Amino acid sequence: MPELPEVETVARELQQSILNRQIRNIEAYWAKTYDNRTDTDPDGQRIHKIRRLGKYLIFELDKTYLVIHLRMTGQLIFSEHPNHDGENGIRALLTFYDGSFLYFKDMRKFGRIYHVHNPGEVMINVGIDALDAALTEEMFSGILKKKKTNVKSFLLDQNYIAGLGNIYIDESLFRAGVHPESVTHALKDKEVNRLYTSIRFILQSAVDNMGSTISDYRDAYGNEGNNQHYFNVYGRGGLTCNSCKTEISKMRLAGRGTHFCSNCQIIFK
DNA sequence: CCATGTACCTGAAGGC
DNA sequence: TGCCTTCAGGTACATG
Repeated sequence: MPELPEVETVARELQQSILNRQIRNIEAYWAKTYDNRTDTDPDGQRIHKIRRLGKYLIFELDKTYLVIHLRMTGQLIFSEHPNHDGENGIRALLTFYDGSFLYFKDMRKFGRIYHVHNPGEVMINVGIDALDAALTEEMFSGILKKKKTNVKSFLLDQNYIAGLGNIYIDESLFRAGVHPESVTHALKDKEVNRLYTSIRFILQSAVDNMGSTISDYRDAYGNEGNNQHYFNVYGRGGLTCNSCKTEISKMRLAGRGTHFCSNCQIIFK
């Protein structure tokens, strides 16, 4: 599911719902889901702050941290009272002393909740967040032009710019008019500028629309996002381009289904 | 350094 | 109706 806009939506909602609640315990129903890298559980600690970096959520506790990655199908659902009876795919349950719950549902079991002394233990080489105000166009250009790879792979690599995934990369490249196979260091300043502003626009719009629900994504209250109604290329292979009526292409690039308009998006090599 | 493949998992969808 | 293959919002790791 979740790329930056979905994780940001969940982070904002949890900021409202679970801040300052005290953890009673955490139970894992799928052992790999909860990876405790300390010698104690977080029982008794309060959640002081919730942050997001890229696609990671970070809960700051009294002494330690919970670092959460939803991967493909992870959902973090808050409820004042247990109401998950009979629901499939619940892998972990965080219970608070006041009786409320946060449960982690994850059909494909790729998601992780890490309990660590320091987030850096599990967040290795995560680059600057794609919506960080400190990421200026100049910085973006500098990072991009050092690389010599196709721009899709570059944007997928969380070590450089963190938060973009398959959907929003395809949408950003379409908006920028840049072909996904373009080579990073071959992009001119004009295209770098268009890509930079497109990424910001696409991500911010998706945040405003509470993220995109293709199948699994739900926010912290179990609701679907609204942004999936505004895609121009993702999931539209074989349909006509909203801008020029050319048939949208779909190819495999960097191991991912990649959607683009061969007429609107120019290749730079 | 870069590209590609595999592994981790489950379920939905399409072809025959 | 089955069975088989492919695909899916991600990432780590291995191999040329």
